[in-house]
Amino acid sequence: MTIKDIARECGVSISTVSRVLNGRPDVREEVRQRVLSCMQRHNYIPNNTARDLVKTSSDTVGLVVRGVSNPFYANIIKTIQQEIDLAGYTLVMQQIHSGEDEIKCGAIMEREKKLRGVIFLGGRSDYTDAEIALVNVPFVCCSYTNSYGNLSANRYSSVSIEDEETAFRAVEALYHMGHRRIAALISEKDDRSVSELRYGGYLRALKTYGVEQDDDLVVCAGNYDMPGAYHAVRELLQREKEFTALFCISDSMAIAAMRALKDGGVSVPESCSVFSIDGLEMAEYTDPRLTTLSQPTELMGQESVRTLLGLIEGNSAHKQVIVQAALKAGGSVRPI
Amino acid sequence: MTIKDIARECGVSISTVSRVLNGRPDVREEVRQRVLSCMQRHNYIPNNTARDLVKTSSDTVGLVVRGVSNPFYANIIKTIQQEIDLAGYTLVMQQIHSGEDEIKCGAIMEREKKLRGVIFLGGRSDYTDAEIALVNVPFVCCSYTNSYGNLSANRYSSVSIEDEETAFRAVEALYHMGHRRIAALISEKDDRSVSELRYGGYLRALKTYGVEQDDDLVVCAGNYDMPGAYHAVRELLQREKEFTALFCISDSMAIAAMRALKDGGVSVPESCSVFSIDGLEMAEYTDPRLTTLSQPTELMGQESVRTLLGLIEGNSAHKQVIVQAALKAGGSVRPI
DNA sequence: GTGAAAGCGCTAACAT
DNA sequence: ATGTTAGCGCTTTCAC
Repeated sequence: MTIKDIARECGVSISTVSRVLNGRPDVREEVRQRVLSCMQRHNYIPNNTARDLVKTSSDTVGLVVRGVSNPFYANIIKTIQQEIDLAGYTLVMQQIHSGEDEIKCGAIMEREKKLRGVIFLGGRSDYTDAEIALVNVPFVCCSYTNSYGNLSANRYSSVSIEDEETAFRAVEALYHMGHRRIAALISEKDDRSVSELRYGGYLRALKTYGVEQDDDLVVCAGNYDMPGAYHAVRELLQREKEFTALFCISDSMAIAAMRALKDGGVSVPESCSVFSIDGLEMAEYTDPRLTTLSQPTELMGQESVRTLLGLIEGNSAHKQVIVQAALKAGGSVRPI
Repeated sequence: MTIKDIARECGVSISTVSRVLNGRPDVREEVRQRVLSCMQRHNYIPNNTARDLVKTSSDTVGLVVRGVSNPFYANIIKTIQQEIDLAGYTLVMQQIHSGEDEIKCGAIMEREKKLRGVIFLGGRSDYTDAEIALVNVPFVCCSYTNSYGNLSANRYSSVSIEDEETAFRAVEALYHMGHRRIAALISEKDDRSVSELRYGGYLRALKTYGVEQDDDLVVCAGNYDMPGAYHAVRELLQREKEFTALFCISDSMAIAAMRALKDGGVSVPESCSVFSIDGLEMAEYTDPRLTTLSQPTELMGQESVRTLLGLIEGNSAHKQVIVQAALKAGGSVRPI
């Protein structure tokens, strides 16, 4: 069933059907009804692929989400969707696997859907100028920024917390509560990503407060998932090094860490405090509740859209928006 | 940058560029290199929209996932992707919000991408014949089946656990452990979905074992999320009715329920056992670990693909595959 | 081996 | 108010 079939059956031209399809006023009511009912009868579905092809512009914004079903993104996505709707634009979302290249995906969508802009949710922090040249419309990086790339500040936009500083604050808080032997659960020391940034904050906090850094208190899970975190912490316990607190680079890793600690006979927070970063919904339901520096997901979604639309509508320049993580106090830490 | 631009710049025809693009052998090597380097230089990205439009067939299968970032789907999606790759097909995934219509989405994709088949992950259980007529290629429902619809068994395929029976088994297990006052946390009693099915199994188990059903022990959260489940259980506690076990229709609700119980001064499993269904990864990290009847996600992904390909390749008929949930024993239940 | 031409389903001038 | 025509970017016969 194509527009042609409908036209033939209704005894009108393709253009007339197209007009009906697009709700144009210049069609006789009688004809409109005839066409409409014919479409209904045949379950006609217009081919967006063809529409996109011929269209030269749109009011569409793309959202490329890296990492399938990451619970941390759920609320950001919801907010972005709402804000885009509110602004009268249309959102098309594309999820890609962690292995895929978000820039390329954005570039493809830009051409195919005639996007006005793109929001990248989760992505690499080391773009080069050559790479982003692929995308010819404004874009903003949400939840990460170009920490390891060589992009100049006036070439891209982003909305994110300061990972290094946030980690610093978490470890600092542990210090102020009397902790001196503070272990760290990270993904990798130099993954050029959030793990490295937050690990950097951990190191700086120790240094700032004159706490001797002990490599035996740092465990690398090698990834960001829960089984990895669990095993890493079990291994940490094997080392039989004393520590009174564990700083985790993410909530999901912290949840697995708490389980590993308990399985290893270490009670939280009595024998070990656990402090992390993110603010996952799930962290409010663990026992004990997780103490975490929570990312303001709603604000991040709003700022991302606001920044992108400012860029699209030409009334603002590139900027890197920094938002503040807020303490969500659970029961996983205690002063000693 | 279009194929035309490349052709002009290389001094060849569009057809030749198209041949290079599609890796055809009938292009002089020298020309191929020239075209290839020209594409590279200009960051040329072929327009899939245009390719799809002209193409009459494909080896593509669609995956429509209902509910953005549902952690339960993560492993199923991964498995489906792998199996489709293995079979030499291509997978295109589309996530839709719970409010959207998956059948329509599948129908659109079918036409635009010339799909050979569709897998629906999560969806309504009440399709009608008229509805599914929209989709003209084979499809299989993964993780749900047509419990409330009027589809005849030879018109659709599905892969799912038996929700009613699984709930029955969970409640039966609690009964055998000595529990008689068994509460239930559900979404709604008649949502024509998984909540109603599992609630039915709960009721049947009580009846089978001659346990008097008490409506005061049933709480409806109204939705499937954690805040809803948490408040529902807090409300249950307010009723001051005695119960020694709580059956939850999903793991995520059970996790919130455990938190609510503890906050209400009820320890799990000492004062109340908690039993649920799903097998979320997170359920292995709670304290206590959740005892649940786990859906075999890997098998479900495999069976979905196997069934779909059987349908596509014409060597098998529609079937409703039933898979068994397996007990994952945590520490959230105890005999009394 | 390469090019010319038709056409995928649709929109958007431009006529009438 | 409606039809005719060109063309979006690409693939695919069919010639040469």
